[in-house]
Amino acid sequence: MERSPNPELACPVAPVVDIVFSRWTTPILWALHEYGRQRFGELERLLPTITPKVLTQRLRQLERDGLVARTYHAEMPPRAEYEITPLGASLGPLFAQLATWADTGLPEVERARQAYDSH
Amino acid sequence: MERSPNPELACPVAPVVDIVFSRWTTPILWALHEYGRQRFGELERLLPTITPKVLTQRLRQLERDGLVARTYHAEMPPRAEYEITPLGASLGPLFAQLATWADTGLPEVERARQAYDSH
DNA sequence: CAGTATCCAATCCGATACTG
DNA sequence: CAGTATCGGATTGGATACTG
Repeated sequence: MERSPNPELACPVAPVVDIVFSRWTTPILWALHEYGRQRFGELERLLPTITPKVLTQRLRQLERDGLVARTYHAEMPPRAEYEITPLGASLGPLFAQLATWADTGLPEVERARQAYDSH
Repeated sequence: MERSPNPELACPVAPVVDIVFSRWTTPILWALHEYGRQRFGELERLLPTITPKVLTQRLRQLERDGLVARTYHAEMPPRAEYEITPLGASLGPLFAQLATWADTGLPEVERARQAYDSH
């Protein structure tokens, strides 16, 4: 059994992190999963602190990675709709387990931080 | 049933992401989980591209969050050892599921990217 | 050995203004 | 409406050198 010299590459989690857990991606995926197909402006309202520039960047990345699908209607005014793809939806159980861990894990992290900071 | 106006905050995944999936944290946790307790220099060798400054930063953060434990021996030369805590180890099943998703998900992402880039 | 200190480059990100 | 263009500040991260 040979050991890889580089767990950064060997770590099977690392490549997924870049795709799924970069900034803003989980709130966007969550919003599309919870509330269904949304227009650009609706997403802006659902994520009040994101700017249109960053929202566009993240949506393009998610679209390129196949997690979100964009449909554009060249009407006047124009209409763009975003929805989660089957591949994106396949992350559902993962997110659910993450939320489950958060129930007990986050309070423990909070306690650890307070213990650490008081020294 | 009231809807939260801000999925960034409502998204139960978001708070965990900051703790567990910030840069370098998963390779570090993975290394400690796979190879057990490691000294600072051993971790440096396992993660060849990380610099000591950044490794220290991430280890301090993980220690503060209670995911990693540090034991320091003031010998000459000094010795510092890092190991995963029970809380850190409780992420194991999550990482496993993440790795499972990667098996089928990453190739699909790759195909989606090639399709996207060819337009 | 196990870090710190310092400097610098790249990136990100928000604010703002503008367009088809 | 659904973005794009531009600018500037802040954060991050690598390279390098140094210390108890």
